[in-house]
Amino acid sequence: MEVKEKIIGAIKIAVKSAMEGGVLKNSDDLPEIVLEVPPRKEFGDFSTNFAMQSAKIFRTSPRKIAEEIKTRIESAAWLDKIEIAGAGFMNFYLSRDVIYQELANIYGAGENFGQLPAKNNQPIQIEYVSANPTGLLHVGHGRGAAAGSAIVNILRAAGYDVESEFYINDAGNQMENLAKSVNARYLELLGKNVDFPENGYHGADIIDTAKKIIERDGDKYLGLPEEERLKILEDLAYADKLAELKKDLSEFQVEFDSWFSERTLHPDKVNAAIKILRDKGAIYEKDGALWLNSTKHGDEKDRVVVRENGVPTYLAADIAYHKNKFERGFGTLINLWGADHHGYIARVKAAMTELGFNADNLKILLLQMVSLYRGGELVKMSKRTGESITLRELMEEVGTDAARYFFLMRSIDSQLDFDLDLAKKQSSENPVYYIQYAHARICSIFRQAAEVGLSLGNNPPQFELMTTDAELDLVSKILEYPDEIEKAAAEFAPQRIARYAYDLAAQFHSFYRDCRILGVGRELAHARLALVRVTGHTIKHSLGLLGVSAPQSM
RNA sequence: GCGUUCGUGGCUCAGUUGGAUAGAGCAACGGCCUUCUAAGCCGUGGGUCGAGCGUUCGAGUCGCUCCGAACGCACCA
Repeated sequence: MEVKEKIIGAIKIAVKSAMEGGVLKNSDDLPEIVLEVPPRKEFGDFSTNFAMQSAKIFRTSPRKIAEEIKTRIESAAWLDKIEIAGAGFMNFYLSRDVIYQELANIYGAGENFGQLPAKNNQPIQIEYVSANPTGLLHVGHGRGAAAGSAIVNILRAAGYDVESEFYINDAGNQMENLAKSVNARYLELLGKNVDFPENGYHGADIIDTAKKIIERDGDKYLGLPEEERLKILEDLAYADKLAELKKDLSEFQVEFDSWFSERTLHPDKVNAAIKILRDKGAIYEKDGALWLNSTKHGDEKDRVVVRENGVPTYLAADIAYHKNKFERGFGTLINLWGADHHGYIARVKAAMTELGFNADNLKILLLQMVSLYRGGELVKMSKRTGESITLRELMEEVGTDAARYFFLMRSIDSQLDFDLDLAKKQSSENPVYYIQYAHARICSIFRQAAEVGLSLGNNPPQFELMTTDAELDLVSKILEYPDEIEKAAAEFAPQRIARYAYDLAAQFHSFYRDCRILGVGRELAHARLALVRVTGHTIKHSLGLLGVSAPQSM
């Protein structure tokens, strides 16, 4: 926000002038000036602890420093007053005109409010979900999908250049397993007696896949030799599973810019990466296998990259994959992994360091586990399939909006207790309905206004007519939005936006109680209607970052 | 045993590079609909921030120790 820059600029000039005047000791190592919105509104619109932070450098008491800064800027027109409080906080009270001007700017920006200027950063890539194409997505993937897509949206709103990617684990044992499982179901459905593979996938979705194949192609693969049939069924099952993944994700408001197949890394890119590491001495041979010297970079033990039988491990492919990602020119790579993969971080980073990349540019976000509760009881995983409720079932039960909001309302590194009953409730107890209701109410106001011939038209609203707390509190909540996006982006923290949307809705509901829009004077009604419009845009935008819809009516 | 994350009112959780009297929702209790959706609003009660020590002008936030929970510790992915 411009005002913030204005205040920070003024403080800088004041400090400089105080130093030049010999009032403050000269220094070029001053702390950054951070403005925050104070915890209570009696403390003004913005405050800074700069005087406290810099007390040591200036060797002066914080209050004295604050006084010196204050006297040098307090006459500025955009400022109402500055107060020094507590141990040396400086509280800035903006002139109302500035607030009205900010509001007018936001009003002018229309639906673009919330899109921050481009940062012109080196592109960031974020990889998430990356589930095996061997079954349906479950709720754990759902949390990852919600978090990843929200983080992408937030980073883009903050002005970063971001690309999202899904890494398809379509090579290795699990694909053979998929083929064997579908094969068994295929034969079973065609009346053959077969033993189900030992580590096969027991889910009902495997039967569905086999059924689809029979529906389309009949029993034409029955007579083929086992080997050949497995190969064909693997391809068919893979295509089906991948299509299912894409369908579920799309329904869950998740779209990827690119889908990267692990198969494209085998064998050339994997071998090339191994060769480089070998040449650099980071990989050695022991017991017939090839090992990565990851202990050197803090891992607990060295890791096998190529097995005794000559087959590369998952790690080998992952090294080749991350090498490829770095080589594509991304400045930052973000991986969103389930917390159960945390042991993997050290080895991948070790390999990247050995390959000459800066491992700090690979940020791995860990997502904690989800527990579902229904009727106050933990919903247990199925014993036979070892799987929890699928994402598809969850969407059917509670709806996409509620599912996404509930996944996003907690910080990603906090375990999530998902209350299915609460998510289903269509009442104010349910935060997502509470927020959506605020938006629906706003749309309703516009419908009502139109009926009495009131609309925004082209005349600029006279915002200065709004002087009550209910109005000004709502305005200041809206003014916080860009900052909130900035912070949510910097911290990869969608829950900040979830909370912000809730707080904004609450502020609006209070305003709605205190301030009528229809039936007040024409100019005041116009100004309030404009504020309502801005509020509606902001709620819609913040819900949009979360991938939650903003209904016109409820 | 080692590692990662977490431990904040009865429950689920926020808490902005360490800052001003620790905040919400749910649950409990009491009010508010002849006027723009009561799917709402207003109010009350409830917390030694797991325990201890340390760093600091100042610690829920940083460090160490301990206790507790989840997850992980494969030549599986």
